Amino acid sequence: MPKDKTKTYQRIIPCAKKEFLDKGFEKASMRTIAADAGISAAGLYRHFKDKEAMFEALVSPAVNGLKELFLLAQEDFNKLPKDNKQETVFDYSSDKIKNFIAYIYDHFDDFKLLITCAEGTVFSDFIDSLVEIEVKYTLKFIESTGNDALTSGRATPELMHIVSSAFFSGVFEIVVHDMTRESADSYIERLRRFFLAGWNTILTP
Amino acid sequence: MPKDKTKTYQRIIPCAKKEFLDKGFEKASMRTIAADAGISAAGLYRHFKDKEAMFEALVSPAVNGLKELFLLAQEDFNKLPKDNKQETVFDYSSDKIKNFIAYIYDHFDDFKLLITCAEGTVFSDFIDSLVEIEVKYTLKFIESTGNDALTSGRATPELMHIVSSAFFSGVFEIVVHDMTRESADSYIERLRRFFLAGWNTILTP
Amino acid sequence: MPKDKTKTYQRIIPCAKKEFLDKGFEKASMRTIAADAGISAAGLYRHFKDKEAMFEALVSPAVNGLKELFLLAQEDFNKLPKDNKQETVFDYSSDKIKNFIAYIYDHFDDFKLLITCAEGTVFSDFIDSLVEIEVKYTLKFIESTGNDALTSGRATPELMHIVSSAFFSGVFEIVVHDMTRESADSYIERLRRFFLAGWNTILTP
Amino acid sequence: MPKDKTKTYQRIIPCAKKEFLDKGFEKASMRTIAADAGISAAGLYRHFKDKEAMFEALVSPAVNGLKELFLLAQEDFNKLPKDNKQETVFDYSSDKIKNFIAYIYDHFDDFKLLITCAEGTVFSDFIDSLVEIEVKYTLKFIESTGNDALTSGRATPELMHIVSSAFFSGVFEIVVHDMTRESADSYIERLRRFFLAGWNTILTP
DNA sequence: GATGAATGAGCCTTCATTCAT
DNA sequence: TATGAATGAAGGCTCATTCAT
Repeated sequence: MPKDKTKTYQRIIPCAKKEFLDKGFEKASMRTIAADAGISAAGLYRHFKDKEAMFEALVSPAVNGLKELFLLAQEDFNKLPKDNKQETVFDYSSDKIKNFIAYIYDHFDDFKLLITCAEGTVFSDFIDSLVEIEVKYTLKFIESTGNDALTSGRATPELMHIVSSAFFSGVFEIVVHDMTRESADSYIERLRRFFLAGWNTILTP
Repeated sequence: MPKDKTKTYQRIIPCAKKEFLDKGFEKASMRTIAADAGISAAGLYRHFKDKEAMFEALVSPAVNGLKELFLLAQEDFNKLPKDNKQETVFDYSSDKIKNFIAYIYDHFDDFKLLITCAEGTVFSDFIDSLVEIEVKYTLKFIESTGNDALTSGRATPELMHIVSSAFFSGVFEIVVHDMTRESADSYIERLRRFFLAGWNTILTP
Repeated sequence: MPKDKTKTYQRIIPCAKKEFLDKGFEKASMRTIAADAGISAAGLYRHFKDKEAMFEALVSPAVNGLKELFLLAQEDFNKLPKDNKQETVFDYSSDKIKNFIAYIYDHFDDFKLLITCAEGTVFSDFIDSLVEIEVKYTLKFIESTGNDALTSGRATPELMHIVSSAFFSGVFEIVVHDMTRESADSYIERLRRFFLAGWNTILTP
Repeated sequence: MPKDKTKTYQRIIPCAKKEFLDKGFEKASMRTIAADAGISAAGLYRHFKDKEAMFEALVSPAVNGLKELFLLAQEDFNKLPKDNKQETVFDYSSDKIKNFIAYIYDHFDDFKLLITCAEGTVFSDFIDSLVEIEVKYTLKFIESTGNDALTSGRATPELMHIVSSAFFSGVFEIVVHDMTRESADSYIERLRRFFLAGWNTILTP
């Protein structure tokens, strides 16, 4: 199962992307992909173990890359001395979010696939997996700063989950709606401030 | 195609709900629904033109009801004299949102179906359709108040779309996660404040 | 899933038999059966849950009938007072074996299918299942007569299994080789005497 | 197509045996064999024309060896002066049968393959081919001794076929059931006596 | 000797739907 | 109203085999 080199493999990739994008994972047809790539359906299986593996090949580099980026940033942020945590929570730190968006634009098609066509695959809960990471680190962060949001009941894991989920959904709208990079920068900045203000309603008594 | 009270029809409805909830629209099986309802698969077609029509029968009352409620509220809100618009934007007006949530809980199962099982149907963009309404009215509202958010570039239709989308996604998490009514009230209130604060970053210079 | 009546069903049966007979269970093709029967492949599944169920429909009446006959005969034989058990062991009692053979000829095709084409189905161990019944009852019989074959080591379950297996294989050769009923009667009688003599080498010290 | 001692060839053989033993001829996978042997599927075809040829390479030495042994023994036996044929028929001569069993144990795996995994190959009738040889020589033998079994109708080629078939099935149960050499000796001796007695019911008026 | 690639035929099964009854 | 029967299309996938390199 070669990951590259083959001309055929290179030809399959865009055909697979197209088909998954058109129909979503479940309704995408291996036969159609094969036909588009000019090979037999069986030929596909020389390059990918099965349909899911094919989808994975398309999106997992982007998924892993983004997750790694995200995790590292969270870790870095958490290591800062308390006083340097100028921004309330990580995701709303301007620097970090810019890297995040940049990564998305570097793999735009992959994220389009991931966000809009992954139902039926292990990736269907991608956003949720980001949310979980975020919530985990945010809880840590709140505790470490001694903020009373949790003890006072202003914040609960569930609310944080909802808010985080809303935020990431918001972010990935740039993908859903094919925003240009330029527009995205400006909108994301607004979104950032928006959620920052929101978080302050939670974090400040 | 009788939409009415046939005993059979009444028996089909819950079976269909169950199947769609279990498997989602596309993977739901007409045969299974029929079997559960104690009739033949063909019998289903006396009551519903096709699978999609069946799904529609389940969710469209709730969809229409909520949209109507939403639209009327927006209209009402817009008719207020400028000075009485105490809240920044409709959705974050405490009263209105309470009605909205109440309606959801009055048709909880239907919204569960709509939110989690509609991929592949015309209803898959339900949240988006709410968002569009909201954006339309919010634009009107901003213009009518003379706020400079739009002219200054702090707000654009696209940002508003993103934010609104995030908000409604947040709201419908109560359905996705089967929150109790009680929990929901508290979380929604937090969410409301959260977004209210966010909107203020847009609406105030 | 109607077991009869339908004209189509009646048309499928011989086509299925033919295909299974030609190619054996595993290589038999549902498509071919359907085509022969003049219906679509999908149509088959209206009448049989799956390929295995189809095979079962063909052979299980015969299987059950023969097993029942066999079991009842064994039970009857076992109930006889010791002194009336003139023959050494059941299978070699002339009466019983004749019924057995008669039953086979009454369902000759079914047993042909069963013996020659059942690899890959639950029926692949049909002969073995007869052997097991036989061995069980023969053990009982030997014990009940006080014969010392077992205690002396002249007979062991394993030898009995081998011998019994050889016997039934011998019997079903009439099916494998399409013997006429007439020939079979004579051959089976010889076989019977043959094994009777053999058993005597085991049962008499 | 080198039949010889290539290292690769030597590596393939046990892998092929394993796969055929596990799944039977038809369900065995060339790919799996190749993978086990550490080569590509295509590589197999340097060494064997096709799947069947591969199977043949595994079993035909044993098959030929046993057949040769068997034929020679039959010939030898037939050359004896009438009076020296102390045993009724060949197979039940203690000496010969011991050689036969010894040969089987010297190539146990090969016979396991042959007996339990040959469906779908030309070897599926291996036992039958032994039976045919046996019947041919037994007929010769009976005629040469002037025994009236044939003319009286007590023996016919078909009965002899059945009986012989039953016998060999019995013999090869030692392979099917993985009997130890020790157990086999004792069971085969019993089986021999069993069939000897049986034959006497045919050969003696 | 060996391989990666490719193939074509085939597998069983499921589906929503239609239609005569 | 309801149904049993039937359908065509499609589904993903596996297989032994071939062939250029």
